[in-house]
Amino acid sequence: MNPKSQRSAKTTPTADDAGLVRPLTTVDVVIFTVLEGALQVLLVQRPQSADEPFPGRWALPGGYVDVARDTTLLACARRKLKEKTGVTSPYLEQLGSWGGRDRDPRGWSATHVYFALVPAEDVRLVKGGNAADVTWIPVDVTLGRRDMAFDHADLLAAAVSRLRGKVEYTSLPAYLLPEPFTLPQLQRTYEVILGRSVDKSGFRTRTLAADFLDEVGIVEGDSNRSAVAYRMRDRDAVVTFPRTFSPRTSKECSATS
Amino acid sequence: MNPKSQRSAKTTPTADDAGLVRPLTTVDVVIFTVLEGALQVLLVQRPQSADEPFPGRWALPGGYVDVARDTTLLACARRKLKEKTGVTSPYLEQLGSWGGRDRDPRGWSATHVYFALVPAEDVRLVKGGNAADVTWIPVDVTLGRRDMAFDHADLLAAAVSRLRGKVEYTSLPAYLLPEPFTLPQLQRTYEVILGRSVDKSGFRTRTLAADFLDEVGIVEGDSNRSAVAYRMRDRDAVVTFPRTFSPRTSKECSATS
DNA sequence: TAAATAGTGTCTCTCAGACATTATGAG
DNA sequence: CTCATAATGTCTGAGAGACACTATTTA
Repeated sequence: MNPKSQRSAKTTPTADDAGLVRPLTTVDVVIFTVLEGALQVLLVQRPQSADEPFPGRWALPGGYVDVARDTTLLACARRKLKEKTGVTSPYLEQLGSWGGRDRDPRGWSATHVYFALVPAEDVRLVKGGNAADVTWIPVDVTLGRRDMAFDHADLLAAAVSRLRGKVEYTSLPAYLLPEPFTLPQLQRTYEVILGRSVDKSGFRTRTLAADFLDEVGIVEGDSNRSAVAYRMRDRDAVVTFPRTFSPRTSKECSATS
Repeated sequence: MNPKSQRSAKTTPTADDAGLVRPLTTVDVVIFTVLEGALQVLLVQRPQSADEPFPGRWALPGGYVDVARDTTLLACARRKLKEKTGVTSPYLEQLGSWGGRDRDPRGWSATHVYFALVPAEDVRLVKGGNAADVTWIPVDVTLGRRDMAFDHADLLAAAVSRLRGKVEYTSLPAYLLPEPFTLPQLQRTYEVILGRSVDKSGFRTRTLAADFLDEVGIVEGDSNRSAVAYRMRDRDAVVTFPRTFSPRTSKECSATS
């Protein structure tokens, strides 16, 4: 399908419906994994050419919506994820959208941000079209250095915050492991993301009570003693636990207006 | 400021950056209130003219982003809220974005959806520019009849779902009442939104323990006996309770992929 | 048999849910 | 005095958190 053939009559620039200028529309994807005991995020390096904004800086994978190829925003996010990682059916959730006059030097732009969880083992990194570098970077490192392109440091911070928040009461970390996995492996994934240790007994009780894992045999895990292997019963259903993992101090939380 | 004056050189329609067509960009606002014992949402009637999509149908207030007036998406949402209700500082939170080829007959479009909570007493309904009708409609009514414009029935359903979910463990209903309010009034607001009764003792304990309300005297409420009046200590801080209001059956929850 | 980790059992203390009781103002 | 509702008190069962203990495999 030719991109220029579609409803070209309706896309005049300034005299467009009600005489409005259309903002740029992009999709960015925050792709998480757990690798080497750390929560990591996939970043791409912006091209070095001086015409491009933020040359050489690290950015989230993403780009313009292609109205000829992408039927929906979600499809666009899936396409971009596939292009960079080869992964086709990850956990993929919308984070939100960011838009404004000043976030992109090329003009008023709005980006739709998704976040994905993938097992590191499923990924084969694909170098970008313009020879851009693509790598995993621990989130602790990136959140420290604030030299990312655009407002991507904000987007990443929001994604990490959402992930950490949801991990307290959902089964999300299971999407970061290759199946089958053992309960100790899953527990370690929780601990890596939350940055604190979790009681083993309570973890097992809650996880098994939630009844979203199927036993698939015994596997000689990362230790001396072998462990029971599990697989998610339904990869399309995220489990929400009735309570949080550790109530602790968290009481207030900012927001709004 | 003239809308057509800004960066017109960068807005060529089809040969735009990388030769891509820009999608339409809109913002829609789901404005909730509690009125006459029911959760209600503000809807506007689409103009009757046959050139407009969905003539005469009910829609969420919203419209195109105006790159000349709106510096951010949030500012755009605030503007649209103000235009319809006169309210300037409500609770306002982003719900997400919906975009795709087929959701608007005028072309590939993406909408950024916000939801707002306002006390009914603060609102003076403002008729739209093209004489469109503006009214409160109970959400139970609108969720039943599925004849809304665009995909707005989906957006509304998502907003209601998000609101009901968050009400279980946050102080959001306080934003629906005019200040000062009494605890029984606040409890009734929770009950209206959740559609079930809440234990009075537990409600008071939790609410006061969260320590986000300031006493501001005694008021002769809606009943025989007068009650203590409260005001939110900080309207910019949403309080998250450590636990949900009634654990009940909710265990699983769909999502993803 | 020693070391390491998988997996289970037990105790306690907090707290939500339910329900009963008291307090206060209107008519 | 009666009624309606605000506000507080009491009891109980479920469950999280902490920690001790048992089980199983490798070396």
